[in-house]
Amino acid sequence: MTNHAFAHHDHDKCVNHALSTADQLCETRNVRMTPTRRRVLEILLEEHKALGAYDILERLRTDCVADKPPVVYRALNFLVEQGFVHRVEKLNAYIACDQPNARHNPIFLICQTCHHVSEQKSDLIEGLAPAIDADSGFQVQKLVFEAQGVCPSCQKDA
Amino acid sequence: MTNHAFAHHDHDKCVNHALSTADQLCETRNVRMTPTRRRVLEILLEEHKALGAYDILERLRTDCVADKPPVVYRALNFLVEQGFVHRVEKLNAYIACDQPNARHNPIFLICQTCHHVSEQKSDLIEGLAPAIDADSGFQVQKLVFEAQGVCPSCQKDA
DNA sequence: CAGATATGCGTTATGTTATAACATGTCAAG
DNA sequence: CTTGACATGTTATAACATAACGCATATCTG
Repeated sequence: MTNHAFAHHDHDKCVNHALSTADQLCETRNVRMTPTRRRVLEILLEEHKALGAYDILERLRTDCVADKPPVVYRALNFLVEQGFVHRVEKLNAYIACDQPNARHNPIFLICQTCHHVSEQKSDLIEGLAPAIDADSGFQVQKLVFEAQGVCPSCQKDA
Repeated sequence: MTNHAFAHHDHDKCVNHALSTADQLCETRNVRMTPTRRRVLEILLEEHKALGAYDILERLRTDCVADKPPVVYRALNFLVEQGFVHRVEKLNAYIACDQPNARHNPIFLICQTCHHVSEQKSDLIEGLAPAIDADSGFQVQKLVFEAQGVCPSCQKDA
């Protein structure tokens, strides 16, 4: 498992890098990174946390961009399909992906205190889909793995 | 991992057994198994699949039991707290637990074709919470693990 | 047993998340 | 330069969930 869970980083750089990576991937894949889609991704990258669809909608509103629910849901569906954004099931929320290059099964660590969500990787999980298939014959297409608890920082504060 | 995924079983027996187990556990724990709570559990056991809160509500309605949303949500919250029912996050739905005796982290295999949900156990998962804690310092309180895909039976039909 | 306290229930109203359906616009390929 | 595919804009509504308040019932305690 990687260990960047609750560490700091250069945020501007991270946003711009992720945006241009997404642009490139769209070109490669022959799909369109439209202004609305890009703006939604940018919002998620800037916030760097899990946002509800209606939170995003509100930010679009201040941009004077179209502000009806289907607008944001369509953009989110696209971004999730392309792997640029993940949906956090436990929160009914969306979060920009750390590593949009590689298709992977994310693990989310959701802090109940500060509401931060950290994306983790684990080889253990990547091996699990085949294991389930081998054992029970169930053909896994998508894994959801989310842990709720208290992050290191909030444990200290307590 | 256990292997009863999509097998048959004696359903009446399974319902009655689960209900009386729940009754006993409530007595032991000094909490109340009220008629509404018991009826909701019974509905979930009988259906033996994941039901939305409003599906349950509808069944209560035909019983001439109170039929407002808070009634069913309160019952579900109780049943989930006691471990008699699990919430399936991916589906916003609820399903009766196979093994209400033992507190555990369930894995759900959700078939996209027939919509059956199968509860699995895995030692792998039980060991994961401590592993996450050891690795990243994140203190896990609840794990959500759900796999979407195609069950063996639906693979054959395809 | 009376009164106090805690727990659960019934109901109204509303909040939150998500999609169906259909009309309009845009762009690139033939 | 038009046709077809993809994307957007909008209305309306579906689906999921909870806040808040008053009443009922159970249990505890003196």
